[in-house]
This record gives sequence, C-alpha cells and structure tokens, in this order.
Amino acid sequence: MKNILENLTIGAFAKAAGVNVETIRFYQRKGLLPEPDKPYGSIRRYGEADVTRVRFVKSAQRLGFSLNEIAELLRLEDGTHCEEASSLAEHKLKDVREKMADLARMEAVLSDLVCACHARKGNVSCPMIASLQDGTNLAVSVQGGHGVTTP
Amino acid sequence: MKNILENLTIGAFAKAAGVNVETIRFYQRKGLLPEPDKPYGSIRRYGEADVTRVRFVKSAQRLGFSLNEIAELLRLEDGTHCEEASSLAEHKLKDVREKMADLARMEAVLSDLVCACHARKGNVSCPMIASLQDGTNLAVSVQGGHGVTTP
DNA sequence: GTTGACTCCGTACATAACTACGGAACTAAG
DNA sequence: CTTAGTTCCGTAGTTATGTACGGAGTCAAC
Ligand SMILES: [Zn+2]
Ligand SMILES: [Zn+2]
Ligand SMILES: [Zn+2]
Ligand SMILES: [Zn+2]
Repeated sequence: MKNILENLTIGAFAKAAGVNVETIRFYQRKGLLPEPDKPYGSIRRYGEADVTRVRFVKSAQRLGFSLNEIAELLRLEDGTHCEEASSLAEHKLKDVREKMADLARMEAVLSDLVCACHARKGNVSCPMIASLQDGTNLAVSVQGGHGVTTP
Repeated sequence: MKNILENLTIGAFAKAAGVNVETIRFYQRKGLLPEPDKPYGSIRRYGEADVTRVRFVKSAQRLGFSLNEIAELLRLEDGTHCEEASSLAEHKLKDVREKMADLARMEAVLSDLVCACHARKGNVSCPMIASLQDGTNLAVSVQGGHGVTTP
C-alpha cells in the first residue's frame, strides 16, 4: 500500500494536494517547491513528499505565515545551519504566541458580547450593539510588534 | 481632561490612530469610516470615536478578519438587528476559536522543534532540520472549514 | 494678503498570492 | 496516425489592502 502517491503528473499532484495546477507552478517559481526534471522524455512527475510539502505550505499559511517566511522555513532543509534554524523557529514561536494572546483577547470580547446579547430580557436594544457603539471594550490592545505577519 | 482627541484634522487623526492619511481616506471609501461633513467651511474634523474605530479595525485585522468582515461587524451599529448581530458574533467567535486551536497545534510543533534543537548534544545534524525534512509532524491538520479568513 | 502647510479628490501604482490564457509540445486511446 | 486531453511556459489579469501623486482649494501665520 505504497505509491498511490508516486509518479503523479502535475494535474494529479495538484488534485492530491488540494490546490490549483497554477498554484503548483507559482510555488515552483517562488522556490517553494522543487521543479523535478522530466524523466520519461518531457513531463515532470511528483510524489508524496511534494504533496506533503504543499500541505505544509498551506497549513503554515493558514497560521499567518507569508510565502516568503515559509520559504525561509523550508530553506532550512539543507541541514547545515542549526543556529539559524533554531533562532528562526524561536522567532516564529514568539509570533505564534503573540497571535494566540491577541486571539484570546478577541475571544473574551466576542464571547462577552454574545453572552450579553443572549442575556438581554425585555431590553429595547441589544447590549451587544451598545457595546459596539461604545467601543471601549473593543479596543483590544493588539497594537505593536510585528507578530505573525498579517499581510 | 477631555477633548485632546476632538476636532482633529485628518492628519492629526491619522497620527492619533497610527495610520497613514491615505488609509483613512481608503477606509472612508470602503465605508468603514464615516465621512463627516465639513463644519468650518470646507475641511473635515474627527474625534475620539473615529480613532477608536480605526484601532478596532486594525485589531480585528491583526486577528485575521478581512476588511469586508470588519465592515459587517461595524454595520451592526444600526442597532436594529439583534438576531443578525448575535449570530454574526457567534460565527466570528467560532472562527476565532478554530484559529486558536490551529495556532495551538503550530505552537506545539514549533516548540517541540526548538526544544529538540536545543537538546541535541553531539549530534551531527540538527534534529529540527530532520523533522522538517520528514515533514509528518508539520502536516498540521489545519485543512478544512473557512475559519478566520486568511486572504 | 501672501506664503506655506494642509486638505480634498481622483487616479495611478504597489505588493502578495494567486488565476487565467494561448499556443506549442507531449502522451495515451483508438 | 490521428485526436483529445495534458503539460509546459510566458505573460497577463484579479483581489485585497493599502500608498503615492498632482493639482486645486483652504487655513493660519506673518
Ligand atoms: Zn548558516
Ligand atoms: Zn443582541
Ligand atoms: Zn435584520
Ligand atoms: Zn538544531
């Protein structure tokens, strides 16, 4: 039960990775994916490692990393730069933690609002709306730093 | 100790909100900020509420909300749609929680990597790099759903 | 009341991350 | 061998989020 994911054409590869063919080619141009040479004459084949790599890109992206940052992460694969690797990862970890703190604040605000809204009984206007208009609780203190880059 | 932040010109307003003047005008075009009429002849003035609003936009943005979504949130200010308001907020809350879960997974992966890297003693190659090359732990299961929109 | 800074407005440019297009080359089926 | 479907490649278009520019109007100080 192995190479279901071996020797894929770019089309099958894209489908397996859940992205558009053009995205694959775009990633290749950006250096995020290797462009394999063409074994059987003239068309390229892809394998499981490529699929994994695309999925990693997509995951990291959903977490707020830019393609350039992801490229940086992936460039560490040459294995010869332990120092840079760990400091990069530590930096990203710090970013991720900052972003989690931001989200926690937002969560608190939103759940308060929802709760207040559900709790209103006989009120003419929604307390959530009132809060929004007031705005003081929504000025979530999220300024500063460069956190996880929000493009 | 009140209106330090009242009667601002667009320039002072932008500075107070920590954004570019052009960004203010852009937000006005998008409907994220009201375009006040011009009281003293021909130039507009802004106040604390506007500053708060811009800061809210920026905070929400750092948390992954798009300007359109933020506009949606802000449109609730008309106060007449309690049902929509709360369901929108609940939806956003769900998104925020999903994103927190995603980040938590990423945090786990990254901190493992950093830790492994620091722990290597006498190893030839960095265990973090090895993990990256392997990739299985990095295929953070973050696919699916529409979470907080990552544009 | 002139000067210099600021505002107004429309339009153009910038960047990230895709997405689409068009024509030549290749591959697989019949 | 022909044909339909892919791939290849370069180039161009798209969306989101701003930034920059240029010329006309306005304000505040001198
Ligand atoms: Zn190095
Ligand atoms: Zn309500
Ligand atoms: Zn309604
Ligand atoms: Zn290491």
